[in-house]
Amino acid sequence: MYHVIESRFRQTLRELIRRRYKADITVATERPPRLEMGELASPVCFELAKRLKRAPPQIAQEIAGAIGKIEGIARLEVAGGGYLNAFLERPAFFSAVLARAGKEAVAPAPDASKNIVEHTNINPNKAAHIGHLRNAALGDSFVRLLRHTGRRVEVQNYIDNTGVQVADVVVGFVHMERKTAADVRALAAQARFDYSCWDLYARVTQFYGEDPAREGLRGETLKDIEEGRGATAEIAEVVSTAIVRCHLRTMERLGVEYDLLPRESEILRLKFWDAAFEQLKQRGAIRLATSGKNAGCWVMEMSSAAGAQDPPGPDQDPDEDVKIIVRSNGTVTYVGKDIAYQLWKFGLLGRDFRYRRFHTHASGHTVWVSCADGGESGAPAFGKADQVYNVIDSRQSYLQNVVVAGVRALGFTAQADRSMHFSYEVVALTPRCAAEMGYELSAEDAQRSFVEVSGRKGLGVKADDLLDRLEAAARGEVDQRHQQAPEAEREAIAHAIAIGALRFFLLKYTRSTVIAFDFKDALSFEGETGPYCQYAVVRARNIFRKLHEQQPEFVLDTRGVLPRQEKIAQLLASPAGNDFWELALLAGSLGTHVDAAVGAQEPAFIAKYAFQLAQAFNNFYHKHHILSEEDAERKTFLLLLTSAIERQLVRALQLLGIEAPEKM
RNA sequence: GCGCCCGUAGCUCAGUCGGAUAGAGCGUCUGCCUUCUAAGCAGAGGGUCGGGGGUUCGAAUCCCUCCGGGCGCGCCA
Repeated sequence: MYHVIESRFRQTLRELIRRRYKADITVATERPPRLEMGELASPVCFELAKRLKRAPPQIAQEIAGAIGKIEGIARLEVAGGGYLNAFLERPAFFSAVLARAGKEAVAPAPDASKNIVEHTNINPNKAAHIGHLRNAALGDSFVRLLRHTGRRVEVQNYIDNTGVQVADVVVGFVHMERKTAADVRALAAQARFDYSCWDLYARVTQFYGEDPAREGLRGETLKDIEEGRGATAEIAEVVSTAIVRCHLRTMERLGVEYDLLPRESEILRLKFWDAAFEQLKQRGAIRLATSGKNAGCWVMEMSSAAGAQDPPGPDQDPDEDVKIIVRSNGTVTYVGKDIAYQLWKFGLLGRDFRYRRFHTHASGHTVWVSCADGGESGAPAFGKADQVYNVIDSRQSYLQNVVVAGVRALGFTAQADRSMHFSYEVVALTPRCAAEMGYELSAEDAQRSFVEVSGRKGLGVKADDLLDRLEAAARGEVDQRHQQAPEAEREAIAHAIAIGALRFFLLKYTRSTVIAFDFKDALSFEGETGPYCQYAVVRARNIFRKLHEQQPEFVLDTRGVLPRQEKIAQLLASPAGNDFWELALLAGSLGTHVDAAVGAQEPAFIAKYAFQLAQAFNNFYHKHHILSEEDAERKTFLLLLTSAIERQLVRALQLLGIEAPEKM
């Protein structure tokens, strides 16, 4: 609601300035620091003053006089040496908020642009850990935000089922454990197979460390897997598929769903790389190095591909600033395969996967997986996106740049511009937490503010362990408060709280912040947390539940039968009604925050908003006892306000993937 | 060496296009449960926005420089 008025204000100002002063200015707007200065302001006259060489207040005065009526804005005022401050029509805003609060996302138009969001992407060789949870939480919330704004979105979770990490675990099963394919198949059917692989993976790292010659096993194994040969490939397939199922189950616990699992095995088998290689060669995007250290490799020039102005000088080593795409032995690097995959996402490769059903989420939604031949009918039209977001941690930004440079070098400039690396910093552990996990810290590590998670070393907090701990902690709190509630209900509440705490914790930090994980912070249910926000919703609902118990016939009519418009205007009028007005304003600002979050690709903005709204409501809840309100019109007004806040808060939490329980 | 990110209250972090008096949580201290649930509320205390220079009517925000920290830069992924 607020953003509608804001953009109307901007546009009107811009047009007036263009007409009257023949200047084309992007109009900035902001929230004034205090409510007495209005709800919306623009400092545009300061900018205009420079161009016109006149005093800002004078221009502001002129504009305020000439602008005329703007829908939703009651009046304009000039203040603070040249600001244009707008005062909104409070009752109109309030009724608009009542009418629209909590509305479902707009359904995407059939011709709406299509977005692909790739996230999660966990190597299928071990259990998911806390770092993977950040990736999935960010990706999933961003998907929710995009859908909320009416975009078509396809969620892909790329499975590197033929990579070294899977090969390492296969080495463990074959060469350390001496297992056959049938043995591994039996193990994979057991519970927590991802946990046993987690341990095995760490032991394989030690196994290599004890005798460097053993690393040769990795290469052989990898080759067998890539070429789909014998028991090795079978074991890799069994392991990776079983672990992908574990990952889906883990992510389902926090409400994360996918549309498609594209796998590296199909990228190989369906020769995606060959198609990309042809294009790259034809367009001269890569060249065969004939001399120097890269002799025999196909390389991509990074400086020219990235569109750098200055070509490499004569004194510059031609081997520098290139990226090897095809090794001298003819095998393609990971980046090469990624370029092919990126081209496919945009429908530029000229090839497609086959698809079959892989899993059905609890919601009934089907997850499809790529396959090389056969395939099932009924698959949606995957790929062919207009916009691609790759949710990958910041350590891979160089490689993401190479991929985009490859797309650009093929002449697909528009697609290169629409290839977004949704980058974020990793989750590390505080030294205290690492020690708590049984990890021996070096003196150096103990001094640091955080310690890197390492799957290879087996150092990390496993996602399911964390979820279990959160649910147990939440359950303890629920049991204290609701001894009479049935078991299943208590469990459901504890689950909702655990997810609320976890997802809020992972999403409240902006992407560029390294999260130093600590159980104490993550298990907190107080202060700036998910449960705090959920609790505000529960409080609001309790008012209505109690009201219904007292007066079963009472129906809150949101169409404004009660109270009278004059009464609403009076209750919202400054200064006495400022508290109510401030709440209505905040409740009506969800759209503004969603726009900002999508624009900045920053779900943290929504976490911040949800907390602010919850906090404002808690404050209001404490100050105004609604059910004991004697003035019937005022009571209804307070109920209407509460209802609007509750719906907007539920909506904001839903964008974060957090559900509010009925009780807490 | 080159590239990217970060440095804001004791701690952990917000601060979106440069805008009016720099905010929140935690922790500390003081109050508030006979009330629509205290997973809460109110109050107190806490700042050289890493240092220095510059641009600007205006800088935590932009530019330069220095200091401190993280990450990347492989015929690994």
